[in-house]
Amino acid sequence: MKDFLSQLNDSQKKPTIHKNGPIMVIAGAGSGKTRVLTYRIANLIQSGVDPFSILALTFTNKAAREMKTRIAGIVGDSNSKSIWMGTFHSIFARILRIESELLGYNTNFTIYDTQDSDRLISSIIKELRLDKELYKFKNIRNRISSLKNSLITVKSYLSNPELIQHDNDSRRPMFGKIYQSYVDRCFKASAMDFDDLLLKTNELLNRFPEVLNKYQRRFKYIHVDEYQDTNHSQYLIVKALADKNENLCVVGDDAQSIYSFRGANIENILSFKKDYPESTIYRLEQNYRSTKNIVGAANSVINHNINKLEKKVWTNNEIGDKVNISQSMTDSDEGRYVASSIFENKNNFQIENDSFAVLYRTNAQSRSIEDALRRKNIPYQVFGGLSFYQRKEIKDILAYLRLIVNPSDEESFKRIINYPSRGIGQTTLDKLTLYSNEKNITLYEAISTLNKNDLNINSGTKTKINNFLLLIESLRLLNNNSNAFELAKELIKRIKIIEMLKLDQTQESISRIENIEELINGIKDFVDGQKEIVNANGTLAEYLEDVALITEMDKKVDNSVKRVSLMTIHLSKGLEFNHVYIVGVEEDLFPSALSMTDRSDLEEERRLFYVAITRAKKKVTITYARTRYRWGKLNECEPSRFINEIDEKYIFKIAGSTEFPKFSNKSDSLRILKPKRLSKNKTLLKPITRNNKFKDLNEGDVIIHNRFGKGVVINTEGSGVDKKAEVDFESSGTKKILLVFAKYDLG
DNA sequence: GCTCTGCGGTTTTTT
DNA sequence: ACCGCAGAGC
Repeated sequence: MKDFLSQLNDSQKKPTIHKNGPIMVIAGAGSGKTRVLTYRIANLIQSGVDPFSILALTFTNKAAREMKTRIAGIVGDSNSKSIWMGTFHSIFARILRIESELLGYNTNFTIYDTQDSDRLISSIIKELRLDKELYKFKNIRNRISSLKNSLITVKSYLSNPELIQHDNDSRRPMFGKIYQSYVDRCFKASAMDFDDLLLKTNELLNRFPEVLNKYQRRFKYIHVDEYQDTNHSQYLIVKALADKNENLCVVGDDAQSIYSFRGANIENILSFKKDYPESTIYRLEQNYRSTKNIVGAANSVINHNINKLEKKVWTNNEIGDKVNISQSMTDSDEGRYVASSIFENKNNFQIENDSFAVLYRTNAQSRSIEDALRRKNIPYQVFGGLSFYQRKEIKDILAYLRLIVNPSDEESFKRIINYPSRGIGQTTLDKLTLYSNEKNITLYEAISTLNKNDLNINSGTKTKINNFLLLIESLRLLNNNSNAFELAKELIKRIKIIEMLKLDQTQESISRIENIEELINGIKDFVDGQKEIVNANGTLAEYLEDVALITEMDKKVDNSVKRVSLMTIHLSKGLEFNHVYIVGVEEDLFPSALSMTDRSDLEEERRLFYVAITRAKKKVTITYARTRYRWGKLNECEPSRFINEIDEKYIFKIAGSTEFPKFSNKSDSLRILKPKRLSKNKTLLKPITRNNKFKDLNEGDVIIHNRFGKGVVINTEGSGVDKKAEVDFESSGTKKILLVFAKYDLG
């Protein structure tokens, strides 16, 4: 397969064969940047570059895997496997484990996830007896995270009067103390949070010139995908590593920068030329993914941004369908509209489920869509939200596994010292914490030396603690000669967790048992998979590393059935689907209410909308609802300003419609009409106003409400479409419902 | 030390 | 509307 270059257009070919020196590829949506990256790397290997000297940083592990597979098709499996390709976090975690001693860490350091960090910060706030109203752990965590991503350590914080002033002004003078304590405790626990994986890599490369030199020599060719979403910390790592050879290739699209909230700095892409004056800039502007209507609609939206690099994305593809815009009365109507539309399309045009994606701004929106798809028996797959690995029972098991590998891991220790319940309560834990802080030892060391010290813990409790210690110690011993699967199975057996959960026969505990079984199966899969990798043994440590840095897009999907994909727009970045539904396109939701006061925040929301539109190959449908449940309350909504920003000529108009939505932002042409029929098809779409012929209710009637269950009508007011009923629901109390909207049956 | 209840945060996005 | 947590009471 030598002629792969012939599959590229001229502008793709140039960066692909540009071998030495820094280059930046500005790649419009759907312009084939993955193709350029893969062919470029394949080309390097074919020209004799050692695959071990190629580093490629991607945004998800899935992207890395797919690229590796494609490269393998050209230069063979073993070449492809030798490339250092993965996310920033996973590649540098790997390097940090190798070099951990230099930084004073154990090679088995734990990676704290956000929840671990939150819990640790909460306990520090509590131990310092600070007002938790003033010191909200989430605020503190975000501030620590952004400081770390700017490479501001505790020491540099404490010597920076401006930063300290900022916290004094926010009435949090003790922030520095918390930051200090957080960092100390993480270190003591031999734990790194996500930001540490980047911060400590920087520290490693800065403090140890010989280490920097080693990796500079190793990584002769460096690639960064989605460069627009790198933060300062990542930027500095790349800069340091590329400094020697300057064989750096970054690929990105400023119009798709959507991660500034986690420190991504669009300046990295805008100032590339300044950092590398010798660099060549290439542009990929031909879109191969989408129809003319979609590309045109997307361009017209992004043109409303002021801060952007000039580029002209165009396509030779067919004109295609116009963007369809649909109004619904409620969020559940919106769900039904989407489900019906998918259903019609599937049946009328024999389209597979996996050609459809439903994209939304927030995870909470998936629910109404899921309900509607389930009612129509359309298989779907939700990405993101509360992930499998964040579920309590899974985190508990993982806490055991983490403690076995790293007994210093404080957060894991606290999670499981009394789970399953073994009679070691808060009082004992408080004593242990106090003692371990005094002696500057870990909690695990504290219980290991329990018998030699007087801790004012009664002998009964001491026995229980010793039993726990024995359990962990024996599993640690077992871990020396077992793989992750064998160990996890033995753990489940010894802590009798399944037996305990079986005791209460609730749906919840049944599903917990199933989840634990799924976890064990997953570990088995992992161990089997590791057998095929050189230098891997399927150990527990390997498994934990994998699990800690798993991304939402990496989770296994059930491929036995093709499914509609549901995900946030953020997660959809880099993906493509024939048919894309963008739902909840309403003011305050998209753009988010929190983004409206700041021009740059609003522009990021607009880029997000641009990303959403450009995921589609054939057809985009945008929906919004006039009312929506948020925080359990019914809210009135207005269509998003972004809808008005799409050039009229790309939007689908339906003749004869009489109902117009009201636009508060006074658009000069009301062009968004209520679609009633699907073009020439006789198929009537789901009625937009549901329940026109609602069942009339009167005092004393018993109803079964879709959302609230069984209830009795106490009284009614109004008439016709304005008629409301006050209903006393058995499970949720008294509520007033508008009959036109309410969904219920007479009970 | 355990269990129940009421309260507060959640819903902007994620490694 | 729902979850997790802290505090009160046992």
